[in-house]
Amino acid sequence: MRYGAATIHQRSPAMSEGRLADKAYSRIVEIIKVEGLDVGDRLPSEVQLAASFGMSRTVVREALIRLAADGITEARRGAGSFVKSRPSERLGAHMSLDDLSVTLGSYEVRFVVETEAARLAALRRSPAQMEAIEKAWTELRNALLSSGPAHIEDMALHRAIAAATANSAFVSTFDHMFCEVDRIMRAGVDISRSRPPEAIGAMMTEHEMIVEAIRLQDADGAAVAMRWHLLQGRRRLMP
Amino acid sequence: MRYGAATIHQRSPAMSEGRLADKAYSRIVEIIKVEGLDVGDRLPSEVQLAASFGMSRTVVREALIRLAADGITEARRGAGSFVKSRPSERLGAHMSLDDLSVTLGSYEVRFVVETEAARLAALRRSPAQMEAIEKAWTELRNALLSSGPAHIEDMALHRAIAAATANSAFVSTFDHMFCEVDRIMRAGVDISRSRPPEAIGAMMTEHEMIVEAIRLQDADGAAVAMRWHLLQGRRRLMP
DNA sequence: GGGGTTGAATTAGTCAGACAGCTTTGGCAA
DNA sequence: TTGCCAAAGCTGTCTGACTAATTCAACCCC
Repeated sequence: MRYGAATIHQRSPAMSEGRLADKAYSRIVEIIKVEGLDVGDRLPSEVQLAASFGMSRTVVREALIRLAADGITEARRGAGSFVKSRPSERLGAHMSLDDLSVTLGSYEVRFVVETEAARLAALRRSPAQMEAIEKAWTELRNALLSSGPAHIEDMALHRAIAAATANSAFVSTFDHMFCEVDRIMRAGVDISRSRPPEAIGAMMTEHEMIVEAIRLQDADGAAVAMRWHLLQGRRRLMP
Repeated sequence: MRYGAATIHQRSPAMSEGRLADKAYSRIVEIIKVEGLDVGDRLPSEVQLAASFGMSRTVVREALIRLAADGITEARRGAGSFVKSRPSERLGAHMSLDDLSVTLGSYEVRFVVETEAARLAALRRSPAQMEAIEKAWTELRNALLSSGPAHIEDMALHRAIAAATANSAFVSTFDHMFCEVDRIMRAGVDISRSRPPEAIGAMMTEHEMIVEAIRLQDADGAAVAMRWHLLQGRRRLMP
């Protein structure tokens, strides 16, 4: 937008945005949403995007690489970048039906898989595995308290619980389920931003109960706590 | 059924693709595995990797961006790129365990996933889905009666039931689980060969009960029948 | 006029070099 | 030994140029 008369490219003076590529990523997602681009539609070329963003082609390219890795766009050499699947809209409000149904569908599987995983983890967890769970829980708590995005730490805790079943099939299944969901979460708007403060307290309590039950080797308690947590999670997603 | 890196980064499964960055991606994964790099360890710098690969820093950088997007590595400005989670773990391949424990482990997951799938299938199956189940069941019955190998037809029936949940997450999870089992079936001993005649009758009855319950839309009946079937299946595998 | 060919324009992929800003490290001084 | 600072090393970003693939329209032959 800003193309000064001096024609000199201004080096960004510590915009505190961290990384320009993140900004470019968001702005391209924005373009897809605002412009109403559908699957198969073509994005502006890398040079056009770079010009309109006031950034170099390098950062736009990094953003496109990550968008492609997230399955949102697809680059065809000599042709351009194309929309492969639409990024999710704001959670709760305008999330596209596709992504919402995928997420809700995966919750149906998570209910049974993770509830059982929590049960088995309570029965079988080794001291080392318990330590890993405690560590993941501490990190999740810190992330929640700092009001930043926490879904990575959330996932890490659930994964540590799956690992404590001493059954790699649970970890494998867990990773498989989250391959999809994780992409949607990262592609869409940050969840934590639309997370009300009271939900943070609830999430902390829920996780605390799960970890405590596993700590006490209370199988049924862990299963119930996990089931409750997942139920609340789904409700937070779709009231 | 897919294996390997295709689970994470969804590029063409064909090796040695035209794009250099794909090669760089694979070679970095290789480095992590061969070098035995653990979580938190540092990778060689971008310049070093580029030099050792004989590529430009640009392509190495693209590979690292995608590795970061896949959650395998993490780049810290001024410090370097670090391993965030081991590729083999993210890929969900548990090759280290012996076949029996893998199979028994996958049964623990199947118990919960398939029991719930049968429940939901009984509740939601459309006429077309019921027809597909009946068809798969007929083929399984024929295969069992002819005393030939029947595990492919068996899997097809269970998959049709998963599809009848109207939730693609169940089908996806089912396919994922059977990646492992299928490998064992092909590599290990053929189950059908060591199957006594009386087991054939039992398997037919068990499947008949499941299909009948889904036909009658009896959710609890379907769940119980599936659970019983899986219990018997595990006992047949490990008396 | 119709159909196949060609070539120019457009675009992603790759390369090389440079600098800015952050982290780590090692040496020097108190 | 402890504390600090400068230098080295790293990623992030910018620039400009070249390569290879795609697209599309003008063109030529039939």
